[in-house]
Amino acid sequence: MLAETSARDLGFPNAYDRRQMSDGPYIAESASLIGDPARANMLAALMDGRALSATELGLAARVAPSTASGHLSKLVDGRLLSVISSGRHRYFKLASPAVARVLEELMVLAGDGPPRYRPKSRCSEEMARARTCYDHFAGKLGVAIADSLASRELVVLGDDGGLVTDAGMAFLLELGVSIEERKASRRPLCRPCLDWSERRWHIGGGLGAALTLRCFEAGWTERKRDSRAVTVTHAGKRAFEQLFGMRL
Amino acid sequence: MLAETSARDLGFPNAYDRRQMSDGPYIAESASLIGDPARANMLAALMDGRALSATELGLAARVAPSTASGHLSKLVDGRLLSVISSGRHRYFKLASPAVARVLEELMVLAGDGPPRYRPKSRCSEEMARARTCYDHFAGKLGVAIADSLASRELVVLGDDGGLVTDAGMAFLLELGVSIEERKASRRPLCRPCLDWSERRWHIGGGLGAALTLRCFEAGWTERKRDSRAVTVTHAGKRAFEQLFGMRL
DNA sequence: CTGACGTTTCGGCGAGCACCGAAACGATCC
DNA sequence: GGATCGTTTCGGTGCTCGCCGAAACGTCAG
Repeated sequence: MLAETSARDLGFPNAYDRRQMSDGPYIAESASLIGDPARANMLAALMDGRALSATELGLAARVAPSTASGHLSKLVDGRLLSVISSGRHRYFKLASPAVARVLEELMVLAGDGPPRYRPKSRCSEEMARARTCYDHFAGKLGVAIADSLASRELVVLGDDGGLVTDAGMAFLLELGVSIEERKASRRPLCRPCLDWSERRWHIGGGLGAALTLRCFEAGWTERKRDSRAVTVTHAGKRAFEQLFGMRL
Repeated sequence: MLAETSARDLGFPNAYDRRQMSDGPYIAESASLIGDPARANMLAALMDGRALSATELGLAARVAPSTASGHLSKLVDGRLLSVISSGRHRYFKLASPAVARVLEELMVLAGDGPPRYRPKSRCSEEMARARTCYDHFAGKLGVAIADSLASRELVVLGDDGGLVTDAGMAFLLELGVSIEERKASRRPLCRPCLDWSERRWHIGGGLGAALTLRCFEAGWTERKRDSRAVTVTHAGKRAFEQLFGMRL
């Protein structure tokens, strides 16, 4: 059945040629931007959702400032980054949550396949314990929060995506997490996000972002300098034990 | 606050350098594989989950057989494709649903941003009407099925992920969709999948796959030759009208 | 065995691109 | 105004990698 295809169309345009006009080149454009190691390092450094300057991103990628500038121009042109100018600085951030999703999925892919060579522990101990994933918690902390909320049926994660129950809404309201305006947004409220260190789901989407924002505002968590890693403060430990019944 | 960073670490390893040891190079490896137009065309051609031979993929990418062979070796090495040998043919398919997810997310990214130049209609009329997305329905058909199931609360999609209700389970059982064994799998049962043509959610995950498989088995839908496009048969039109209350 | 076909390997060609340093530009601070 | 700093542009260098055609390998058919 396959011989027929090749015999019929030998050297002539066929159905597969038409597909060339399809998606391939478009995804290649974005993918090749991510595909350069220097640019990938920059993007990875921006995965926490913050905006960084060109110099900082150059250091992250270990390239000269001029090289970094060139890469950043391409990433902005390719709509993977957006830029805001402030004085003599220019701050770059991921253009959209969709970009973060692609990167996160790529990390899952990179983490796949067991026997592959992988130098030392790719992720540091503290990164595995608690970090931000674009704009929500990941690592053991993120998974623990997700487990806690799920076990009390404040959210339902099941095997399949996530939902916030009515009780969950009440809980969040009481916690001071503003979730109402997020429901209007097109962004999924409670997207499950596969954790590359824990290999389990944690809570992303608008809910994950709001909850995480609240934890920083309340002083329960703090960002480690120049890293996606997160530390839980003393107040945070108390709060998390009371709210989520977890010990850290 | 930033000047401090650069002054302190001028020319020396700093926190950002350490991040180089992090995820960047790993995601770059996969991304650069996808980033070549020829390889991207091959991957796009495999998005329907079928396995194709090296020659077919060469035609899809418009490259010589020898070139195609080289690309395919790299994709297999990079764990994006898996290969099964059969006689003098070798058939290639996507290595995992995770690969399909990355590609799908990249398509969403490529579809982002409005004013960008885009020749003609990127997707043909028939592709927009009904197609497969790796292993489940997408396009108007996929969205219509999702809407129907949601409106009758057989699944709950909300803004946020998806869940199958008890009534939904009963419905699927009656339909002859074998869903039980899929619950055991680690694959999400009802992952919402953003549709790049409709810009709305349709149903992916194990449920989407099982439902789609059932439709093909029942003869309600048929694959267009050499394409991801799908046609609905006469029997299918009747069935879909009865089951989902839709007219096509 | 012999010929046909799908696939892979090899050698060579050419283009694209990442990299850097030097210099220019613009904003800020003294 | 002048010095400093963050950022960008420009020119030049080197390497990688995609591409093809020719030839080799293995399988299948007669």
